[in-house]
Amino acid sequence: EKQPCMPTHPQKPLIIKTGVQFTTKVRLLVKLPEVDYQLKVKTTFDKDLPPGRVSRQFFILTNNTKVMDIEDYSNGCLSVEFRHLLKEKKYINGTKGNEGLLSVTEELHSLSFEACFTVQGLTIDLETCSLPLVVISNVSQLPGGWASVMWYNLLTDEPRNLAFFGNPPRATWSQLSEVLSWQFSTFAGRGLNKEQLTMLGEKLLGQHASCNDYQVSWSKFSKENIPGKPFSFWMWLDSILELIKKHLLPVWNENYIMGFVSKEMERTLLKDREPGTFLLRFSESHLGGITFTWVEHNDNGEVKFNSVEPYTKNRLSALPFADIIRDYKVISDGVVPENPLKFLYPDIPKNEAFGRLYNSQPSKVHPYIASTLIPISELPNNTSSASPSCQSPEPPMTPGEFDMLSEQLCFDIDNMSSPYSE
Amino acid sequence: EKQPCMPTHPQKPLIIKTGVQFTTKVRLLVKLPEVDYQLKVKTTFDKDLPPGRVSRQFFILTNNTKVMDIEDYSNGCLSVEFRHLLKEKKYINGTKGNEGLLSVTEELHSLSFEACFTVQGLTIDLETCSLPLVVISNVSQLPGGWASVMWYNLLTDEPRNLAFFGNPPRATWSQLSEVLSWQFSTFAGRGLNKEQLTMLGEKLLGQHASCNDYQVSWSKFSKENIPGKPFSFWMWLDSILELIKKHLLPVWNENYIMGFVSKEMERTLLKDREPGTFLLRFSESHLGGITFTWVEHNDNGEVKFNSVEPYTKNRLSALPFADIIRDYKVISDGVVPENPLKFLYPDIPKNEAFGRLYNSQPSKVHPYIASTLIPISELPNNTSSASPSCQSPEPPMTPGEFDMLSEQLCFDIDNMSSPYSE
DNA sequence: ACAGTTTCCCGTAAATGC
DNA sequence: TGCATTTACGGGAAACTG
Repeated sequence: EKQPCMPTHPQKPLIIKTGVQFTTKVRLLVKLPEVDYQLKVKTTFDKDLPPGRVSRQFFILTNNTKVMDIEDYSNGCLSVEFRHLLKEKKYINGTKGNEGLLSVTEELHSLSFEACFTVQGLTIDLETCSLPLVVISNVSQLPGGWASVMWYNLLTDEPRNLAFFGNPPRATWSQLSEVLSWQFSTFAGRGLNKEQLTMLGEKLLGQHASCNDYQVSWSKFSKENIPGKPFSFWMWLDSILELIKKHLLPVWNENYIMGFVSKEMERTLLKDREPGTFLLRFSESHLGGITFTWVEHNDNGEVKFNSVEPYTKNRLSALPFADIIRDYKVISDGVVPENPLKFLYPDIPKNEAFGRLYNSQPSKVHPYIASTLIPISELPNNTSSASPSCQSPEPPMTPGEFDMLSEQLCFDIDNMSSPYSE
Repeated sequence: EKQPCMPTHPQKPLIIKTGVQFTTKVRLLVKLPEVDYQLKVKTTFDKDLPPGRVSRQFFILTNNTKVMDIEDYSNGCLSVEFRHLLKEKKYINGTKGNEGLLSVTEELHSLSFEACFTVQGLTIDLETCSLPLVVISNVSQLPGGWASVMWYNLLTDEPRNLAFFGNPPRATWSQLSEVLSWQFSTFAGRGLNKEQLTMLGEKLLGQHASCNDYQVSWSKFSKENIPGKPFSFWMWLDSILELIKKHLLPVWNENYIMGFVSKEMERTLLKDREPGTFLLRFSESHLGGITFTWVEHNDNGEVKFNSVEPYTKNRLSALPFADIIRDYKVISDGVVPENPLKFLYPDIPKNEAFGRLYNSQPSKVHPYIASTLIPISELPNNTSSASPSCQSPEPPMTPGEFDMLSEQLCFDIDNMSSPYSE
């Protein structure tokens, strides 16, 4: 009869961070025959939780009781919106319930909402309850928490199976790939195409990916590390999603980022192309990195591939990616630097593709010469930059006369002591 | 008899930020003849404050009572260390005490510590109290708060004149310049020399600076804006101090930053120097910026000065300043770019001065070509970069097939509603 | 020693108050 | 409306805790 709406991280519902406010809304879907008194709703966190089920316990710090109100003029429903704050209970006497088996982001919780009223002598109890929730304490746990929310909602219709991750079911690749693409379309505005999903499938499953019924375990999806890498499949994929959201949105939405291509496929695609043809690919070795690979011909006519060191969020926040592509230069032993990027695969002239996305630069702070950063790769051929021998330089300026003044001052801020006692 | 030490921001004592823990320490300086019971100390914020004196009221959220302990084995003093947290009282019924006259960073507060014990039938009350404190709610108020702490402690020896900023005294330039230099030596490791202080004095006082007895008002120092600028003298100076602390420490400590030089002086110094001689100067027009100015000769032999657009913390966190100096290039109309910086004023070869401070770059992530950002200025001569007409590019890649999938999914995370009702 | 987890708190952005 | 001040909270790092 009542319908709860769920808490919200920016775009990530069903995940609650302790100490950060979240809102919930409860609506009464039946119309009550004139209730002339106030209908109170009470929120409880983890009501009726079987003891020992979870290792952490939480409570609602803010008001947990509120009176329902008429929602709006059109439907006349009663509803109430809470603004809650969650805090962890300090484990009284050392014992955390359920030890160790599950990670915090696999531990499921719930919010309950209750109301009670009497009508014509009849007492009616209303109660409803949220979908399973994940409680985190730091945004660094958000990717893990979101993986849990996705897995749960993908694989069960049960409204409240809090033991789900005690023995989580597998997902077929067909189910999972759909959700992954949906992540990209929801959070980055464009989903994944067949080729991109195939690459992801092979990465996760090896050659079985061709078979859509092949199953992926929860562990493989988000818990165990990719062989040889210090992160799991989902951590890797989510880091890319974050990179797109913050730094690559227009380029991604124009479909200029092939992104998920194996290195073999990359070479196959580029090898017969015009020299200077490049494509954009996400790093598989580091979290949240993007690189470009271009093809060129050696002096002896051989095909050669180059990739830059992947750009990560730090670099991209100093310089937008489109500008990097525009300005990238390779300098080889003192020769006039050259931008090797000419055509976006398959054959779009670079400026035709990215022209609209460049940032107009010259800032014109008047007395000054405008300056910008440009990305550059220096190819080693000879040692052109003679590194100077490290003679200790003499300080050229007049020596400061005030360096040692602090003792003369009447207060001693450095030591935090007050000046008038001792 | 007891001596309180004061709360502490990173290096900034006497400033407390609400919601952030601070520590205080109280020591008993007399040795008590065998006190065999526990000596309790109680902390009170703004004890005995004349009502209406301050506009905001605060209270200590954490434990305010603690038992003294023997400090260490050498001196046997009793002492106690508190870890406090301050919170603002919500003004009951709208009335804030003292309205508007003072800004929050001019409002002075205090912490009191009390203890009481009986010895040989004699009851003794001990009480001590901190120097005036400034309470802020955000680090953005730290510079203003620190200005107050400096001004107070520079100009009065009174231990507790909380009305100080009702009518703050002036400082002589001789006093003030000493404190300013001391700020730099304390927080950046090197103070200010005579030339730098002269420039600051002229900036603050005009030509009166030559007279050390000339007085500076509190308002001029930190409240009113520099004519034509949207910030006060101290805000400007503090922004530079922060810039040094975070991005220029080694360069500053090597005394390579002249920093505070008027543009006239700059030209006087550089005009007779070797072309390519440069000096480093802080921006006077923007907060927290540093620029370099170099001298060169025109084709017709005229002396010419150039300055880059000042680097601020954002740029400097993408690229360390020493590397900027090493790599800076001017590109003029397609010609091979050139680094115009040759000698640090007066005549130190650039690499001799900065060689040790360069960051060794090549990162060697193996399959990739290393890449770095370099700072570049493009001088307009002709229009060399033909901006492409913005034809809307055709998307070249296979169109995504999954873009519109989200409706088919069984849960609707985007709307935050639960999937199983409605 | 260490990994998983939480706490701490700066610094930016948004909200609030005046 | 604009300015002063506070709140909110992401994100990096330190502290905690088994």
